[in-house]
Amino acid sequence: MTDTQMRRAPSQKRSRDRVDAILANATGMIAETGSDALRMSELAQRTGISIGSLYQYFPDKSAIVHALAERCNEDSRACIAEGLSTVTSMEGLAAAFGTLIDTYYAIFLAEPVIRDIWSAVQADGALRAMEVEESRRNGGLLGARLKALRPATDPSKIDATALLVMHLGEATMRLAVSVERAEGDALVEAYKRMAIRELTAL
Amino acid sequence: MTDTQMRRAPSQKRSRDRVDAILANATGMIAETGSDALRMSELAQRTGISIGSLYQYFPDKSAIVHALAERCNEDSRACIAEGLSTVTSMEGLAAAFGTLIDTYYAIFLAEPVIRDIWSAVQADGALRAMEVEESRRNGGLLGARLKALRPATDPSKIDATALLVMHLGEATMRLAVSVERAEGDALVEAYKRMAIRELTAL
DNA sequence: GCAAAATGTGAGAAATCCTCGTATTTGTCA
DNA sequence: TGACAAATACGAGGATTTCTCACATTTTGC
Repeated sequence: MTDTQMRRAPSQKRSRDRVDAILANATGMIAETGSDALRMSELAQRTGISIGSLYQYFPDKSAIVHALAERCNEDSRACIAEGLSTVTSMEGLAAAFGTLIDTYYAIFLAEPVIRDIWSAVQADGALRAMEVEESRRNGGLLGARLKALRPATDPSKIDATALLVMHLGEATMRLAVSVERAEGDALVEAYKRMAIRELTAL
Repeated sequence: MTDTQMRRAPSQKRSRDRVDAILANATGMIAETGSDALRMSELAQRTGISIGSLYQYFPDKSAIVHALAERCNEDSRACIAEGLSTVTSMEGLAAAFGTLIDTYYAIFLAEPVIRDIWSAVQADGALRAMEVEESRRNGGLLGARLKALRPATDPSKIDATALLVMHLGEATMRLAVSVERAEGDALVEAYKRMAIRELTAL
């Protein structure tokens, strides 16, 4: 939730509460009716503010979707950073990575709205680059660990692999929650095998 | 280009030509200004027909995007089917798969509009399922080969792996063409390694 | 050559995003 | 406290875009 996407930095407490309420209601609407059905007028109405006020906090619809996605990203980044923080060996990294994916998958299953928020991001031309940016950040976290564990390996190869593995992790999650549960579980397992094999082969 | 997405099956030659012209112009517009800028009125104007005629051939904007994506899918399916058709061993499959990815990547690089068409698909709530359907079809092609080569392996495991590998192949392509060329090349190479290792391990 | 079917047309209805001029609330200072 | 300024709230309506529909034109079958 950077400043740039806020039209006006909320200085009063009421303002901050309103921003939170707006985002909470936006999340609720997306969860209920899908990202395509997010209407600015309805969002204002639900939040109990006027359409004009809504646009004082967010310059446009993109900014709201961006804020929602950024929240998800912050959570996942924290989760990844924490999961990898104690790793000191390649075996440890493999185990931590597996746990990480399981945790991430559990979150996706528990909060399907996350996938809908990502749909909203992809539906918005101005936000599509977010996905790559996020993969890059997550890949950076993984790549840093890998470089420490494999100082002899070409760093650019590590970067490419880390980026790819994290990006495909996201793709796997979205596919897995789009199919029936048992199949999704199998897909996640297959991804874990594949990714860990690739990482340990570095 | 199934019947269902056409409002009216074109029975006269002129109609068929018009449908082709509409799709060609839609492709051109997406290539020039991106999928978000595809305007029905401009598409009609470019094609030299009225907005009403446009809607006689396609029930809505989704149908046009669907038709464009379906064309891409047909091409890639044919490419995959042909690439895998002569495979008789696991080594042969690995080689064919590598070639397939290289070919696919070359096509993506040569015709960036393909990625923009996929953006249009993802921007359209009614079409998002296309991506999974396409991965499923492509996974089916790969899975069939794998089952023939690995009769002893659990077929459901093969299905999951094949679906995942093809889905992640699509994801890799889109990521690769979103970054600078050298990095994209490295990502595709990493994906090929990873996928082939997974397939041969089955 | 004529009637019926198919196709073509574009004004405008409907939906939606967002702006902007005005009204209200809050903060500040004599 | 009262009064002025700054911040915040409001919502009618401008602008854009998708898609419909009643009517005009062209093609086909006989």
